[in-house]
Amino acid sequence: MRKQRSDGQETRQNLLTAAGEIFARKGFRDTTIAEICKQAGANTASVSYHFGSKEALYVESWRYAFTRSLSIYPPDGGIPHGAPPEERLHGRILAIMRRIIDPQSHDFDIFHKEMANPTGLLAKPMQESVEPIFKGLTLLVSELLGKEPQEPEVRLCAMSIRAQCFGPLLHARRRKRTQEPPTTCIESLPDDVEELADHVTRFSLAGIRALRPKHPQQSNNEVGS
Amino acid sequence: MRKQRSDGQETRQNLLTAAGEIFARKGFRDTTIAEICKQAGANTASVSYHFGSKEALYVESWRYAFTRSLSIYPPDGGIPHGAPPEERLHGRILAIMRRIIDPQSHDFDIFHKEMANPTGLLAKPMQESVEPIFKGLTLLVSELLGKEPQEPEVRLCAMSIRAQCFGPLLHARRRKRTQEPPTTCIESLPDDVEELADHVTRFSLAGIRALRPKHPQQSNNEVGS
DNA sequence: AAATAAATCAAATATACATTTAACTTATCA
DNA sequence: TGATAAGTTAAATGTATATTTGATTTATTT
Repeated sequence: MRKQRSDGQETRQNLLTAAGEIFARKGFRDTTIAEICKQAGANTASVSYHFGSKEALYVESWRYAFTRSLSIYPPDGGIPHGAPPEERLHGRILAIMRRIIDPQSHDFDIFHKEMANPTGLLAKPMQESVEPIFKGLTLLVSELLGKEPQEPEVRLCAMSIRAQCFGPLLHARRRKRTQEPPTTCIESLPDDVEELADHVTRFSLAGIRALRPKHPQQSNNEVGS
Repeated sequence: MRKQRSDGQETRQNLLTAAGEIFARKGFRDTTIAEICKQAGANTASVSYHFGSKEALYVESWRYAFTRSLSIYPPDGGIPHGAPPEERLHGRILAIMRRIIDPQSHDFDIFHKEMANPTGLLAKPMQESVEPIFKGLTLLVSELLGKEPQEPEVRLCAMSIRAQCFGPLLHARRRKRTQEPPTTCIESLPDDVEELADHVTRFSLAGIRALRPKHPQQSNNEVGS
């Protein structure tokens, strides 16, 4: 077997990164192979050659973007396993937000578009990738709440937290992209992710504590595993 | 000026309702005029005749769907102005959720797709329609929190509430459409909107109380306006 | 009943775009 | 050096679909 020409892998890479960015900005249907190839400095036929089709490129570019993003921002936020759960919650929230807000990361834009307007092409890979991250959050909430992970309260609280992470930041991303001024009250939120994460953590911890069984007053830290 | 033929307004109507449903399901780019016209029992040329273009039909069908939806589910949830703010919050949350979950209402699907993948066609009308609703929620939060509406804490809490309303229900809608079973932990949430609304209200009231200035313990109702 | 304008229709037109083709280039190995 | 295969290219092909056209139908008015 002959050694591959190095150029081949290079255009493949260029196509993947260009595709990730443009698919994230315009969605599957609105991006043309021509635009991707132009940005990647490649011929339009190269997509068919390297990936087989626009659809296959879509899937591959998402995998590529997601893997990269996850390696930069690990889901637990780098907080050690033994730290108090409040701190670990803050770490997870911050990790999600950083991942969404990073202008170099495109996987969340694609995720969002796929949620709103599914092509069906990413259903399985997204499921497999996102599920364990959400499961980690659910387990943490279960710990904070003092209930089993299957209990409806746990799932509801986990949902509340996830929703607060996604909602505001997708707006922020869009605003950054389109350069529109924050005229509306919807968009006027802090540019600083830390501030947002602090708020969501505090807000959610209060919400969780209000749903804790029995012991109404307990110290803020030190919730048994 | 002659009186219009009654049939004309009828196909116009049929086009509007068919368009609302299909645009909501497939998004602007993926729906074809042919499909809308087939469902409306009209000729493909009728869109151009009655609305001028696919784009104009898109805008009109959203306006139509939104107006209808708002008249069925008023933003304040029908709770009297004088009721305690906790109750009014619950009413607003329930109204948003009912509006999203109603299978006859398509404006929220279009809203969501437009957020994820803006055509730009709905920016102004959506802004004008949604802004006052959100402002109402912000004022209510300001009252509950005992701070001015401009304060960052008020906006953050209002965001937290909005996000909790949107997040889970868009999933629910999609699930209902595609008939997929709730295999993942993301989707396994109560089918009952009331339950969801109760949770979000309780969770959020706790979050708000935790951010109240001074007076740590105050009765649940009776927060001065 | 004839005239007029609104409304509908089947078919034609035009455009955008994914994919294919077949020729061409370049690197590797005998 | 020349054969082979990977990689690249401009142009061709085919399909999907928004919009237009010109003919036709229908209701209203005089």
